[in-house]
Amino acid sequence: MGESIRTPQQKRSIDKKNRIIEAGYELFARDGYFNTNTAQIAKHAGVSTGIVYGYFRDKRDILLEVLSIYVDKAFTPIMEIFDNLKTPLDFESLLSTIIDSTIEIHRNNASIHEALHSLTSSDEAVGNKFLELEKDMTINIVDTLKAVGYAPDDLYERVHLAMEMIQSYAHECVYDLHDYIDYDKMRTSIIKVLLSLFTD
Amino acid sequence: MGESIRTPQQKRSIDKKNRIIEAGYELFARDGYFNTNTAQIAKHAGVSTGIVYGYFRDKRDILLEVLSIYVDKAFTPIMEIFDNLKTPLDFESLLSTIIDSTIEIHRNNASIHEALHSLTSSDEAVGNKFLELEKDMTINIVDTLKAVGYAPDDLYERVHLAMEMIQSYAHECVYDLHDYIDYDKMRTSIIKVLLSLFTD
Amino acid sequence: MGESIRTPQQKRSIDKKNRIIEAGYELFARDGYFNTNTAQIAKHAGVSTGIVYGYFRDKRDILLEVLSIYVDKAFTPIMEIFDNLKTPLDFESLLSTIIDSTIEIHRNNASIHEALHSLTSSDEAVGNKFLELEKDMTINIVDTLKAVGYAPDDLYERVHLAMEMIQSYAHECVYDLHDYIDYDKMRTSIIKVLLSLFTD
Amino acid sequence: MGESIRTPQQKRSIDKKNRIIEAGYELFARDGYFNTNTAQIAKHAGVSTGIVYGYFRDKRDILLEVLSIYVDKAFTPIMEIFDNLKTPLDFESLLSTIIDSTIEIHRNNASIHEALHSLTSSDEAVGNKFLELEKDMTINIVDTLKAVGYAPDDLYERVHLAMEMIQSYAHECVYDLHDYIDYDKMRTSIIKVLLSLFTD
DNA sequence: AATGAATGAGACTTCATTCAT
DNA sequence: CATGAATGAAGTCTCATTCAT
Repeated sequence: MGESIRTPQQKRSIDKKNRIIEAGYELFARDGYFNTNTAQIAKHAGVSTGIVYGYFRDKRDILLEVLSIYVDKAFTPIMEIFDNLKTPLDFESLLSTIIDSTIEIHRNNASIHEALHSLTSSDEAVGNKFLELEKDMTINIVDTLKAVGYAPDDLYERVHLAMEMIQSYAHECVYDLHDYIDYDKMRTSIIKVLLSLFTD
Repeated sequence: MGESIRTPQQKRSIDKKNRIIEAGYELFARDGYFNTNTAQIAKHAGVSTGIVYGYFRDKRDILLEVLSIYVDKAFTPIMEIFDNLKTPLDFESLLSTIIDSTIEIHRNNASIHEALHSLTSSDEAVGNKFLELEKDMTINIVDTLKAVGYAPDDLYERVHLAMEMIQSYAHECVYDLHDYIDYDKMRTSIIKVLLSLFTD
Repeated sequence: MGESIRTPQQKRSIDKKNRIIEAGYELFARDGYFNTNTAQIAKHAGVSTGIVYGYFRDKRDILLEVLSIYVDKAFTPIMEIFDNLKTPLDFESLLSTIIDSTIEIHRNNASIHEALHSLTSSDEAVGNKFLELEKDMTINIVDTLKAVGYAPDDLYERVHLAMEMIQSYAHECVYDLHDYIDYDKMRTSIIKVLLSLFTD
Repeated sequence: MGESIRTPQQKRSIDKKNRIIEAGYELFARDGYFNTNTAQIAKHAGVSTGIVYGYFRDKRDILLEVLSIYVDKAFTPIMEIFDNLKTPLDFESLLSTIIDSTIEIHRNNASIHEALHSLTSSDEAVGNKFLELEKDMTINIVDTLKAVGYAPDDLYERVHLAMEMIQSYAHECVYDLHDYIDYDKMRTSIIKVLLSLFTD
């Protein structure tokens, strides 16, 4: 009855908890959440099955921690770009920076993104976390743009749209999914389109 | 090892196979692939558990058929628009038609789309089918546009990009995910952007 | 989700369900509920672990069925004595018959009684079933006695008391627990006491 | 295999051992033996899990100590009544005193009694301890009665019987189990019956 | 071709006990 | 003596698939 999930204080324990999260991260990314079992996570982390339940309520709890870490990884680099924004705005170079960064994020995290995002439909908390991520990014970007004096009426919509385009481009780019697509040409198209989007 | 997955010839059997696929479709859409078991599918289809394995190699085989049907449903309406394309091209009204149609498709199939698409990362065949769908649509649209005399250098890229934007818009629109987004305003933005994309 | 617990219709299946109950009965009686696991029950019944969950919701559900059967076994013989009650009442021979019958019941079911009764404190449903058993017996006996014209003011109390004495005597008698007790002498004492109880 | 269950000498250690027993007592009473785990006991006692095995061989060993304490609690008050017995015997008031005392014991210890007694069937040592308790009480009472000059032939049987009736009455009385029973009326019946039992 | 009972591997989780510190 | 993290065997239950009828 409400027996305690360990909140590790000591260095060794923190390492162990992190090793479990790391193992979850890797296995979920490689095989997906449903194709990974707790025994595999424990083994991959080099711990016993039992201790997993010392640090996590259940398997899903590991998922949530993995998700949390992923969200940070995905969020931070883009936000840093906006934190260091220089005026006057040079949209074209800003876009280029963002696209590069997004591609880089995808390159490093594509598998886990897929594995986690695929749970959106069957796990509400996961879905909400992704929504929250999108929302936070959009609002942050909108606020930053407003702060530098760019404030058209439909800014939320434009930013959101731009983010989705860039993300979906980065995703395809990393996986090089379609042989009929020249991703460099596509990049040019996207930048052109986005410039037109942010130009009244 | 007498492999003997039935290819049903008689009317009753065809019905039965289709009923199973239909049941899979509905249950996967409602509960997701991993939360649906074969007994439920059989029951929902009004057949015995055993006979499911008369028509399908395994559970995944049902998935593949469901996927096939979904792909048709998603593909056909858009293709019909292009089959009936009238010259001279009126891009703006064409876009509007496509957006409406895509939203309509999403409205009717959002759940199954999510359920199936979430398997993309863990099941290669599913992933490939989605890629194929995108490819077929892109190529088809490109061919049609070329046939009516619209043939810029980077047409594949533009079409692909446009498709993704529209799909992602339709998805969000149907689920109404973000309270900070005004989906009508967004629609206006998208149309504007896409017009600029297809205008040299 | 509410997948169905089989209610077996066919002869073979009924046998199988009963074999599982029987196995539960024997193992619970021998080793106790907590020291018996589902695998053992399945093995003892000669079935697979899986099918146990085809017939029963969970392990406790087996317990409840075992309990139900035990209650019938314990209830029926005593009730039959009262169904065949002859007037005028000969209390002494009636008591003797009841005591013999109760001892007989205990001889055949002492272990399962202990195993089940020991769950009274940790499982409310089990506790209630035992209460119900006592209540039913008491009320039935009271009604029968009233029907033959024996109706003192505190009949419920007297009957209940008598039942408990007889049961506790039968229990000890069967186990021959105390070497310092002569169970024949004790029987005489009990009969004497009970006669005085039912004599105004 | 240096067996080394500590027999604590120092004051602090004795406290610690007692605190563990006390914790076991409370948790077994509240949740039952099988629903209590050693971590809970340790936590409740304010000690570490590990040290529990410094003072006790295993979980069952705690049980045995708890049982021992319970037996004392249940035994002592009744024995005191007999230690202070005054001649000439006034059976009626003696009975009344004993019944009150037994009810009081039950009121304070009903939960732990249930929890421990329920183990009778699956743990021989526990069973024997309860038998021993009954035996000690019976013999003690018999000896005391003989000492004051009451020595019928079947005294053991009568005393044992009386004890059981009173205990079972006290149990029901405390739990107020049966709505069809008036426990005051029942008390009168019992006293009447017991008087007749001890009157030749 | 059809049924649905049956199988059994394997998933998740708990907990008495041990052990490094 | 003491800690509490760690172990891993064992328990409950699920479900894709098979098989007797």
